[in-house]
Amino acid sequence: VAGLRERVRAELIADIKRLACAQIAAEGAPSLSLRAIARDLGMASSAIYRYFASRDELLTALIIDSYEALGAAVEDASTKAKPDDLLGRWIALGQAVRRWALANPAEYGLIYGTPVPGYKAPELTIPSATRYTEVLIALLVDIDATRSTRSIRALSPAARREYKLFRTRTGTNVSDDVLIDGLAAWGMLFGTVSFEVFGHLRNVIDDVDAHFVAMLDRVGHQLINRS
Amino acid sequence: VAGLRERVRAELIADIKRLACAQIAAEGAPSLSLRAIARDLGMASSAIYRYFASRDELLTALIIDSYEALGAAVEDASTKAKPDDLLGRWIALGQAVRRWALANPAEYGLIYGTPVPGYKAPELTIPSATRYTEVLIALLVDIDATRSTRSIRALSPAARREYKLFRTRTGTNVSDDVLIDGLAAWGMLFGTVSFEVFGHLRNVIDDVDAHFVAMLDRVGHQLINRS
DNA sequence: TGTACATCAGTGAACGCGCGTTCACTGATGTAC
DNA sequence: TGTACATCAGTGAACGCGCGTTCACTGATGTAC
Repeated sequence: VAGLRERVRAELIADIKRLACAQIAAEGAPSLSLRAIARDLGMASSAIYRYFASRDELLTALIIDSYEALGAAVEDASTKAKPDDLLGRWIALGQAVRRWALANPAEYGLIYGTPVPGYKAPELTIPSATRYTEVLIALLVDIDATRSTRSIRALSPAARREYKLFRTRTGTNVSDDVLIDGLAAWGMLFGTVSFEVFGHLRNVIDDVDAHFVAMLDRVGHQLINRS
Repeated sequence: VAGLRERVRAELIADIKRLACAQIAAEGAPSLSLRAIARDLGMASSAIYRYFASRDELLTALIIDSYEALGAAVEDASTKAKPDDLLGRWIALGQAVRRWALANPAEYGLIYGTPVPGYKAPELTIPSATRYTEVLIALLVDIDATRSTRSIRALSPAARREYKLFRTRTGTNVSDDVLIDGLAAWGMLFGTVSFEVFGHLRNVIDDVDAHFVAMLDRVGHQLINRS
C-alpha cells in the first residue's frame, strides 16, 4: 500500500504530541522532556529526532495545534448560532473559549499562561493565533452595524489614534465605541477563564458555570445595546 | 552592636530573593535554581540552605512577597484618591495593578501566570493573596451604596445562590448587580494586564497606556452608573 | 576584663539524578531498472 | 518478476551539562560566668 510508511509516521507524530500534552498537563511546559516522551513510547531517546528536530520545534507544533484547536472550537460554536442573534453569538463564543480551556488546560496554559522561558515563538504561529480573533472581530462588525446610539464620553486623541490604527490593521470599520467595549469584553473573557484555569477562583466562586454565563449575558448586553 | 549578625542575615536573605527574582525574570520560575543563586553570590551551593530549607520554601517566600507588594501598591494608590470619587478610585486601582505588573513582570507571572508545576502553594499565602482584593471589595461596597437603579435582567437561581455565598464569605452586602459587574471588571483588569505582560497585545495595540486608561474609564462608568 | 563554650555561616565533596543532542550503526522498508 | 540500491526508522553509547540536597568539617562570631 502506497503511503503506509507515511501513515505510520503521522500516527507516531500524533502520539508524540499527545504524550507531550499529557506531560505538560502533569509537569508544566518548561519541564517537557524529549527523553521522557521516548521512554513512554518505549523507544530510544534519539529516535524522537526522526520526528522533531529539537525540543523547541515540538513546542512550536504544540502551540500551533493549540491555537488551531481553540480557533476551530470558537468557529464551530459561532456558526451554530443564528447570524442575527448577536447576544447568542457572543455567549457562544465565550462558552466555547471557556469549555475548550477547561477541557485542555495544558494547551490553554501553553498559549495564554506565562511564556515558556527561553522559547521564542516563530512567526509561523501568528496565523493560527489570530484564527479565533477573526470570529470576535466579525461579531464586533455586526454589532457596530446595529448599534444606534453613540457614547457621549470623549476619548483621548492617543486612544482615538490607536483605534484608528487597529481599523487599518484589521481592515475593518468598527467604531471606537464598539471597539473599546469589545476589547474590554475580550479581556474580561480571557481574564476570567485564566482565573479559573489557574486556580484563582478557588474559595471565591464555587459554581463557575452559573456565574460565567450570568457575566457573559451581562457583558453581552452592554456590548450590544450600549447607550 | 546587638543584632549585627541578624542584620547581615536579613540582608543576605534579601539578596537571595532579589537574585531569585532576576533569575525568574530571565529564565522563568520553573528553572529557578538554588545553585545559580549561590554562584551569583559567590558562595557554595550548600550555603543557601542556611537561609531557605528548600527551593519550594524560597518560592513560597517570593510568592508571598509578590502578593504583598501588589497589595501595598494598590492600597497606596487607593488611599491617594478621594473617598467619594468612585471613578477615581477604580481608575487608581486599575492603574496601580498595571503599573506594578509592568514594573515586576516576573513577580506578576509568578502569581497570575501558569502555576509552577509540582509546587503547591501552602495555606499561609492566602492572607497575602487576598490583600488587594479587600481594596476592590471596599470599592464595590461604596459603589453599591450610591447606585440608584437596579438591573431588569433576571439572574438564574444558581447565580443568585453563588452571589449570596460570596456575600457571606466576604461579610459584605453588595447587591447581585454590583457584584456581577465588579467581577467582570476584575476579570477585564487582570485579563488585559496579562495580555500585555505575556505579549498578546503585540501587533494589536501599540499605545497600551492610552487604550488602558480609556478602557478603565469606560468600564468604570458602567460599574458606577449602571442602569 | 578574660576565658570557655555554644552558636552559627560557610565550605567542598559527594549522592544520584535527568536533560538535549550527536553519531556511527543495523535492519527493514520501499523504489528503479 | 527479481535483483541492486537508496531511503528511512530506530538503536545504544557517549558528550557535557546542571540540578537539589546531604554531610562532616572549619573558623569566626557571639554569650555566660
